Amino acid sequence: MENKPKNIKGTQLKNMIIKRLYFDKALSCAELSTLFDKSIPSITKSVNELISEGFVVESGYAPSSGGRRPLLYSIKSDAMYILAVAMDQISTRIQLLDLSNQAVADSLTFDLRLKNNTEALETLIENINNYIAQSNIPKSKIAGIGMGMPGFVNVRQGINYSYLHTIGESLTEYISKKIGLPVYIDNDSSLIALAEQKFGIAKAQQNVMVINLGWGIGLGMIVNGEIFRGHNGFAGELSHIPILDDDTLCSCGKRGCLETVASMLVVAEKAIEGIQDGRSTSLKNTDNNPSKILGDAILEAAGNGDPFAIELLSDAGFKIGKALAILIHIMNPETIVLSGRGARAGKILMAPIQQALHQYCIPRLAESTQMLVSSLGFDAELIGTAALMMENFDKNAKGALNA
Amino acid sequence: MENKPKNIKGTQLKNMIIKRLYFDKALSCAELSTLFDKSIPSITKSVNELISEGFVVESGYAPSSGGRRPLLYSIKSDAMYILAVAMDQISTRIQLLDLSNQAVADSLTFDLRLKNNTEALETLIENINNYIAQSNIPKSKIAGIGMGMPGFVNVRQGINYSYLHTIGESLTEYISKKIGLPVYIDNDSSLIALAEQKFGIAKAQQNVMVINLGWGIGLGMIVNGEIFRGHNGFAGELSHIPILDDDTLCSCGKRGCLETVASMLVVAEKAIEGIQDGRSTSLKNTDNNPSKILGDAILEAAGNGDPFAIELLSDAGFKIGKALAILIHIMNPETIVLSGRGARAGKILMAPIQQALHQYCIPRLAESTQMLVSSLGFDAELIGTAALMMENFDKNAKGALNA
DNA sequence: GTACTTTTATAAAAATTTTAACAAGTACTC
DNA sequence: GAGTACTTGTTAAAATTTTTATAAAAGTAC
Repeated sequence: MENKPKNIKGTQLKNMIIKRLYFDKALSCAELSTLFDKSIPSITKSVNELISEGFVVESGYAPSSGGRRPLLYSIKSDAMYILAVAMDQISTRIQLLDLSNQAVADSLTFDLRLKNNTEALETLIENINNYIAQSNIPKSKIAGIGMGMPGFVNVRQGINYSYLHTIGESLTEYISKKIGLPVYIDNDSSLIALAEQKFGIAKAQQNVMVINLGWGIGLGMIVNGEIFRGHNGFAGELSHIPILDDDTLCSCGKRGCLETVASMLVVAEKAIEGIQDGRSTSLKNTDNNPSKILGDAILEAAGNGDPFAIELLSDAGFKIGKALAILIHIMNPETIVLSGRGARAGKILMAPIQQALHQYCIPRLAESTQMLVSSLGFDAELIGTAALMMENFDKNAKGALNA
Repeated sequence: MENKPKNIKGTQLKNMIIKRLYFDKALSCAELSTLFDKSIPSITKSVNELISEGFVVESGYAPSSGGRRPLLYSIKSDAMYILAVAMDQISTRIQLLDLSNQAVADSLTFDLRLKNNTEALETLIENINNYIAQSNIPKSKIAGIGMGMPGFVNVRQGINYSYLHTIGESLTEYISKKIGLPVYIDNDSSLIALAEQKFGIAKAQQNVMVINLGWGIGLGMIVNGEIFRGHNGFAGELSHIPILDDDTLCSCGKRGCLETVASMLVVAEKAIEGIQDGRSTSLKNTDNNPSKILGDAILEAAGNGDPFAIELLSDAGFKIGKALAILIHIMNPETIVLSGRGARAGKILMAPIQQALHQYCIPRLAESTQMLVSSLGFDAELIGTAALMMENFDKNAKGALNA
């Protein structure tokens, strides 16, 4: 264990290269040179060091653009690993990913209710520690833990104001101590947006709005190529903008919120009413807990052409579309992506959303924004947490493995 | 005239220092060092060169923070000048400013209708050239021209899609050739926002929404400390978001737009109706051209306590407040500023706006954003254009004077 | 097929930047 | 009130980076 505190800039550059190669697959020295505004010799030196350290490998030649073909370099997928933790209100999923975002161990899903659960944090830590122990990956090869969770998350301070409270130190510090790895947290919708912008359907785009169709309606915002969180981290509260003349009371205490008509929970409740009213549908109200089972059932029924299920989703979609019209006017995004666990309803929602955009959007603006459905789907949050971890890789030298 | 193409990095740093001192008044070498992530000797060298070149002066000592007092450096106000051009639909204002944003020549205001006016561009250029000639400032001491204008402006390409069309080259290139100075353009509302964030009531804040109360309702957005324009430059179209159940047709072709109830033009029209209906008011409909005269008259009458005028503004204010509630949910800004020529109605508008925020905003979000009225007022756009010019000062070496 | 242009890669030279050491000024503590 | 700790500013040496030059590789034009 040599201790070389010198050459901080050099390792800084090397970490930046690792980060970049994680996101960009394969790059040449010339591309890295222009990207970081460093001379080619500097880049060459760092890349060669990274190769001898086992982080980077040559990956063939790129086609020539009229001159000598550039030699490409890629990250070595198994150079290190990332522990991705994706939480929602009800359950939590853990998975070890390599630097190609490929799973290197089976995922672990376990029930973890965040609301009014003082033991949630300890359960989480225990599960993570067990998961790491059971995997065949030594802890020293894990670069860190990325976690996505609902609620109001202060990313810089590493605190979740809504859940998993700690005293005396931040949530990330606490978990980091108990597990012995660096920890980064962010809001689930923001991470889904990050996943779509880094590895999904909106890759490399600078201004992207990602709708997280879950039990509620989340919004993750990519602004100028980065996750946007607003002044206090409250940005993207799309589900509570006033959008209806309706007087239905929302859980937030206001009336007319989007959430009162367009969330999966509300759709499920309406489905139960319809079933009780004898509507013709393949849906059945079998469970006492309406939302959980019925949500998936509605998506499936709609996919199979059930008219009642389609009607329910269309109503919700039109209201979402009205909200998106507002979002387009304010943000003028390049792309809006429908993502999250409800993304498989995307195709069905698309028609009423487009209809609403026609009605509520200035044509020139509607044309400037493309509507897309995620291809990442359920994996978006996991990949987003990994991306979060790597986003911070060049921030602190701790993030890098002690090579 | 020495021609030294070498040491590009050095002049780059010097331009960055000039820019920073323009925005920040007075800084020490230590502050500049941490700001630019350069060593103190590097900064000292550049600053000393700038002093001998006449751009920077020493400006006393700052109070000690527990050690030796730092020597402060400021920009020399008369080292160079900026030509600020502020346009609206009807008239254009020109003024030469020094590096303290102080006028160094009387302003020139002249009628210049942008709509359907093929001669507008030539008139503009002629007026600018005459203005420079009549001033006592040699052209070589003018660093460049900053222009704010209504319409959809593509800042990077230097084009206004709405007005002042050119063929074969960009608007900025054309004007630049005809006048012989670098030219930068941007949307008027964006520049007002920039002025508020650099020199106004929202100084140094990272996330600021600035409402440009003019004949319409503009929105200038500061996101992560920079002007935000969206994917195609259409961001901030607040005046056409669907907000009303009302079926009044808007000029944009849609129904329910904010602009149909809250713009100064609509308020003026409603005033005329009221006068004709015999409403008790000090307002008089004396002119055939309703908007221009009446707008100012309403602001003044409301200021003097005229109940009818106050009622008109309150109605508009409440609707604006509803739109701001939506804006707060999406952007979570630190501050919203009421600015532009209608800013003097700010105090009157504030009450109904706050009322709407109470009704439509999640309390925690409403509390996170402060509502302020501009102190820059009518000068905001002029100062914003100067700031635009200096924002670009370090971008290209051309911007810097050939010292 | 040869010459020319374009692009990448490497090595030595030049330039710049940072580090380190020291001097000077100020506030806080005892 | 003296000592200590902390901050700024200057100079010279050390380290790093970039520039320049050169070679190699690949496409394009004649």
